[in-house]
Amino acid sequence: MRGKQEVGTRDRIVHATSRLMQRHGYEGTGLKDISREAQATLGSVYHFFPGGKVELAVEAIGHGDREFADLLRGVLDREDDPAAAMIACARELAVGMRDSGWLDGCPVTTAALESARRLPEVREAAERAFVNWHGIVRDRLVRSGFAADVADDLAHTVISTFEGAEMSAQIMRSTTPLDAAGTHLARLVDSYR
Amino acid sequence: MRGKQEVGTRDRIVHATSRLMQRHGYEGTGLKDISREAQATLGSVYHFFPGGKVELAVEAIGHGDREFADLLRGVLDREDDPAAAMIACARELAVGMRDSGWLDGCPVTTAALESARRLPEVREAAERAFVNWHGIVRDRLVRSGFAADVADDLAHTVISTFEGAEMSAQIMRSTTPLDAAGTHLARLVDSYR
DNA sequence: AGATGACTAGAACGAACGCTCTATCCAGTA
DNA sequence: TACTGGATAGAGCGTTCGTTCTAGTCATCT
Repeated sequence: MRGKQEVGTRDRIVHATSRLMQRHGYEGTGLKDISREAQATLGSVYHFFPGGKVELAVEAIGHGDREFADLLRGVLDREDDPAAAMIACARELAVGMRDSGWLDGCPVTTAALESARRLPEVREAAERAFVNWHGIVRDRLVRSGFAADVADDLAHTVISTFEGAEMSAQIMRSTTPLDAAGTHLARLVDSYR
Repeated sequence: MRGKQEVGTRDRIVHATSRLMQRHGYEGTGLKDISREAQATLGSVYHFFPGGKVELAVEAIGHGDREFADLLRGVLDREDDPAAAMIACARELAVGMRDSGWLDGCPVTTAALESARRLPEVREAAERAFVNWHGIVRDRLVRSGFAADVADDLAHTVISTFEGAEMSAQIMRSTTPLDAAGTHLARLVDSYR
């Protein structure tokens, strides 16, 4: 099975859930919206995800985690200078944000924030994503010669600032916060050399 | 009217809406939750807010706007040195976050992110909040002698970083991101002097 | 005393929610 | 050909949603 269709039903469901929850959050995304968007029936959704909406959300956040991690790794590996990498990363985020009509922000936070209290599994999935991203940035800085503790702290601020700037950009419908974030993170990183 | 009760019904409703939407988002907050939390009946809610849930959300975001603006102004005015003010601000946010059991993040973003697309009025209210906060930080920096354009850019990153760090702290249940944000924003601000 | 208007109270509406259920389809195997 | 089990299909469950509506309370003013 599988293989007959270009993308399997299960993958289509996860992808649709991720995209919808990125835009409308956990509570704002209905299972019928998901099945429609994924071109699958409700029966299929519950066949693949017997845990229902919560299991679906955890899976979708994992998908968003991998998505952003790939973008992050791609940019960080492409640039030789870590400071230049900050600017390149901000620019990449700005382009994606503008091209989506200010719709697609962080694929994790929107769903995670509102359910952090009520659904521990969702919060934990989001935490895994943040830890993953932090590790990617930290390792990149260490590889560039930064001391371990400096790199660890810096990586926290890099992730925080990109997350916050993406949020600001989305709400203000402007790339200015992301542009500023790139410039300032580059300057900050450079100040430790 | 008013005055007989310590806090008027209308204010109790706005306050309850703000707190609930801060924790559960727009879609995750029901009008019955609000009326229960505010100790008011559904009739009272619609009496004061005939526009229903959307009008209520706009009002609640305005409330959160003023709340965070007060905190921001308070800390920035208390500290003489703008770099020290960054650290103090991060510390204040960290204390509030930890004391609420990692429940109370930014009073604006959770509700705004998920409804940015579907409810333009809600997004616009959130945008007003971001513009307001940005202006407070920028003016403070200008008063400390920073050039206007430098202060404007810096203020964007200050708001973005605090927002992102608060989000990270909430999801990771740790003040580490906020501590790092304070340290690095102080260093960044100092680097322009 | 009677009228007024701000405010409270909660029953009830249709729509949408997450989820369950049974029925059906269909490739692979014996 | 008959059987099996993964996958699809969608009607329908009970509940909750935002909202509307009518009735009632209670100071205040004429």
